[in-house]
Amino acid sequence: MIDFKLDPKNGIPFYRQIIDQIRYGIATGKLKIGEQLPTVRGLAVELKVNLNTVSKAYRELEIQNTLETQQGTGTFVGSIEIQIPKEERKKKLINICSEFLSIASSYGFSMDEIISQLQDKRGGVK
Amino acid sequence: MIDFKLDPKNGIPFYRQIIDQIRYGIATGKLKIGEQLPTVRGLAVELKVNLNTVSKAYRELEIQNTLETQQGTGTFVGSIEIQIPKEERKKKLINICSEFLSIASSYGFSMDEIISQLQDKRGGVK
DNA sequence: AATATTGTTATATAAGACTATTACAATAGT
DNA sequence: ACTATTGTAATAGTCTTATATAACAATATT
Repeated sequence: MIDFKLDPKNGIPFYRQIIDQIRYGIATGKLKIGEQLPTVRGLAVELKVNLNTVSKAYRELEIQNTLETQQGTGTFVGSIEIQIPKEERKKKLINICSEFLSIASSYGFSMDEIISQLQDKRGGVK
Repeated sequence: MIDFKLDPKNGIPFYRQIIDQIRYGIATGKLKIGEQLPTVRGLAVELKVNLNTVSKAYRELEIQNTLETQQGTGTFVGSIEIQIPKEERKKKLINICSEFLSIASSYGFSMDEIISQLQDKRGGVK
């Protein structure tokens, strides 16, 4: 299970931070397919936020098919595997990478720094 | 001069993104002491935001003595060297990398794909 | 069947960010 | 002096985020 953490100072809305952490958790294998997430109320208490805030995060991820929810039972990591044409997929990758690089370099980070940081992340993941 | 970029999707307020980029620009030497920044209206047009938003960013940086403004003349990089602590810089890098990875992986890209695409870019840029 | 637990929905409230618009104030250039 | 350019300020309106609170709906447990 993820050790959720909210940073009230970084300007990113709580519900987005929750979304990010879940997505990242799934991507890195911390959250397995089918695994149950904390209950809406449980996580709200843990993070000291309103249950609507958690609910919003879960809802958005459900719309994207990242999560699956069953009322009365809980919220679970979905078993998604959406097929996208190779071309489109490649385009998307180029796209988000370009955007990312342009932002990173506007902060003055060099390509070396960026890649090395990303590779650290790769190493750090179970 | 900085190549300003706003990301409307990352949840960080525009004025804070502007502040960040100026601070990092100064810290990394892209902006020299005494150098004039874009005019409030100019940057507002360039970034397609309201002039109040740019003004707010400049004002905050002026309060911190990072910038110096002269009405009728312009806004300039202050004479006080600002150093962004290593820690904070590292944090920022981790931050934007994490966010990027979370987005990338939500599209189903693996770490290997991402890094290899970025390295392709490295060859192709500048 | 009754109860607890889960997610869902709705209303009202408040703060912050952003925009549009207008006007004012100080300086530079002519 | 005049005009253009610069930053500053103020108002009003909209949208997003987040809260508090309450109620509803589906499922699991007893």
